[in-house]
Amino acid sequence: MGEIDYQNNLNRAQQEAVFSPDGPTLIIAGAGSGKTRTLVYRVAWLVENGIPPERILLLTFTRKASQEMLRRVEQMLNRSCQGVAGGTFHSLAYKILRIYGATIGLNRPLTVLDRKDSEELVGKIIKAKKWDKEKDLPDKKEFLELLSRLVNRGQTFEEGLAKSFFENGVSLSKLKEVNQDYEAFKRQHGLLDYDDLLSQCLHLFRQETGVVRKLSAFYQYVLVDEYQDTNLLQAEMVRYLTQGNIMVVGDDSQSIYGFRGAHFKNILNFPHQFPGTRVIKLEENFRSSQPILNLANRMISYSKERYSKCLFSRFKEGEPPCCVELPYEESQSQFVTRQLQEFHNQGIPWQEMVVLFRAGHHSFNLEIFLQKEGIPFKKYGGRRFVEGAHIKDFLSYLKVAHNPMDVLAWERILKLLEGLGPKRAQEIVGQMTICPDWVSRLKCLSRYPRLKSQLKGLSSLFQNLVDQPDSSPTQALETIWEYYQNLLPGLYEEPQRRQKEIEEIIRVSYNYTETETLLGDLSLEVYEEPDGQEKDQLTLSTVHSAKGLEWKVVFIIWLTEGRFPSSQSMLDPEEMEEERRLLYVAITRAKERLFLTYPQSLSYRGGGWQKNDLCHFIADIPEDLLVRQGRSVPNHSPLIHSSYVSEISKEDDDGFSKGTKVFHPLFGNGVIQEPPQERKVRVLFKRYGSKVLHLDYARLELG
DNA sequence: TTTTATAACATTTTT
DNA sequence: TGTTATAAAA
Ligand SMILES: Nc1ncnc2c1ncn2[C@@H]1O[C@H](COP(=O)(O)OP(=O)(O)OP(=O)(O)O)[C@@H](O)[C@H]1O
Repeated sequence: MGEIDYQNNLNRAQQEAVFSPDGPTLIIAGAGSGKTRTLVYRVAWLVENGIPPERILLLTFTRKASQEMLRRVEQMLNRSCQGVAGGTFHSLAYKILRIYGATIGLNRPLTVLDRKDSEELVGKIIKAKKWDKEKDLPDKKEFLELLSRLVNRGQTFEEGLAKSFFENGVSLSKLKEVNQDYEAFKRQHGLLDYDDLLSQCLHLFRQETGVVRKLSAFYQYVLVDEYQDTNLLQAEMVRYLTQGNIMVVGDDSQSIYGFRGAHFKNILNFPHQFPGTRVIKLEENFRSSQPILNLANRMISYSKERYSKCLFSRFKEGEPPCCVELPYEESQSQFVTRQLQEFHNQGIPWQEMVVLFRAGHHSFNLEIFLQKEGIPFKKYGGRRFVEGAHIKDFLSYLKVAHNPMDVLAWERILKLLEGLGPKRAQEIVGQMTICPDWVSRLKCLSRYPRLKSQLKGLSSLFQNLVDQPDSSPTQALETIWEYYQNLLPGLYEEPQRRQKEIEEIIRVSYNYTETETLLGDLSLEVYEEPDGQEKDQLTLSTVHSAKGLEWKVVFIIWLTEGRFPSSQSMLDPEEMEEERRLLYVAITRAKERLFLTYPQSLSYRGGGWQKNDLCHFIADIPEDLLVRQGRSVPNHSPLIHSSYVSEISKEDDDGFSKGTKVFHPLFGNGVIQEPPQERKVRVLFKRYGSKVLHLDYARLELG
């Protein structure tokens, strides 16, 4: 077994943490202070001292994070640590509920609803109410957001909602009614949404002390990373899961998941919940240069909250961070692209650089520029490919085969057939749920003569699937694909891309022997969309998805009031504080170089065209901490100039006059039919016919 | 009455 | 880009 060199790889405080005696330990420390590394060494140390890996529970924010940590442990120990139970709270809860759920009435199969599934269900419930559409009920999205916030804080509607909410005309009774139906439907059909995973798991813990005893005795050591982003339910879960050897790690100034009920007070409360907690602070920063930390420290010091620490770097030297104002979004994209290329030419690989932004769609324009320049990139955050309609369709067949009572999946696949809408789908599914077995279900399908040929195809698909009950998930998916591939081209645009994504799902399924596990993981873990075999890639990411990671060079784009911070946070001071912490997280991802950029151009906002203002978190930062560059940057003047010229023509028709050839990334080549009116332009595409596009959303280029 | 085609519109963050 | 409100068609 390889000897681990603790002395040279950890400073004194870290060593103190790694060699902690049994009992509760809290490591609270700033960004880049080596918290994660400490946790990795702690796990290695435990295993080295003879603790069986499977009796260690490592809870992280994503499965990727825990896999990466365990990979490092394995490397250090030169042995496999497959046994360590690693993953997210949600995936752990799902595992526990599948084993013990029956004791609280949750019988298998248990299906996990992802966000889209939940939305669909709530949508159906609201529609079934047939209420006049007054404005006394939030739409399904807002409803679920609200509900999630409440559940994760352990609050009721009355407790959690401010008076003003109801004064705005929202009907409390309707909220409750929808919620009741939602809950009832889920329980009846064995469905669990994300929040249920936590709350039902807790319900189990509270009720079944035997289960708790068993689990907590089994997990000798429990470690939790990013504890500042846990909520009350998760904190309670931790209390049940451990008998006292618990180590949590986090940073109160990096708490960025308030919308999920997380609160940084949680980590500050930890010592109260576990009396006798050893508190260890790490003050030395190993990641960023001092100038970058100076900016981060100053920015967060303007906050109303007083966070617990200040960071000092061991790297004193470094380039100061730079704030670049650019005239238009295009200029911003061009600046970033150009700057990236420059660094790359200096020998910095793409994978050492990242572009960060507040919301997934903020990078659309940049993506076009990168594509044009042939810069390979991978995007994290924003829309996930498993939420695409075609993937949901495809998996619905598997869901039905696995759980014929999955009403939502049934309806989905029936609605794909021509001549079959929501109404009749619901009717057929109603029949289906009373059928006791597949024979009667298939017979039932053949009872609709008007849709005979279509339903016959579907029914023979299920015949095939049910005939081979022992087949692997992959085999089942391949059978389904044979059926679905005939449907796909008629359903959506871009069938080639969608086909690739489906093939990726099939590839993922190779690793699974159980359908239930496959489906669970697909809802609970982030799967990346397929891409070329490019190894060295630039990263584009939302700040949230960049948590815990680091790069040599960091760009943060769209630092304007309304985007970052998001306009939706402006009403609530607490949310605005979270935006500040979010920017703190973004800044502290950088090791050596940091660029903050924003386009000054007009944005459509609040019913009118407005000039962009620089994000107010950094507007007041003095020049010696953050160097300003205007649009007359000498190094890049030719660039700025060219985009400036093309933008000036934007005043009249943006260059999109009638007859102009244009290119759209989705629709390909086309010709302008009608020049822009109110930012909208009609284009005749060669392959897709006539379309009206919005210049601010459509990625239309002069071709 | 139900389904499909079309136009309009809005886009935070994640398990 | 994907959803949703509205109109046309089956
Ligand atoms: N004792 C050390 N000596 C040298 N480098 C270290 C040491 N500890 C950590 N590092 C390095 O510092 C960087 C940041 O460490 P790590 O990711 O563990 O910090 P963190 O506190 O978890 O950060 P964050 O709060 O952003 O998640 C990593 O590159 C890590 O390898």
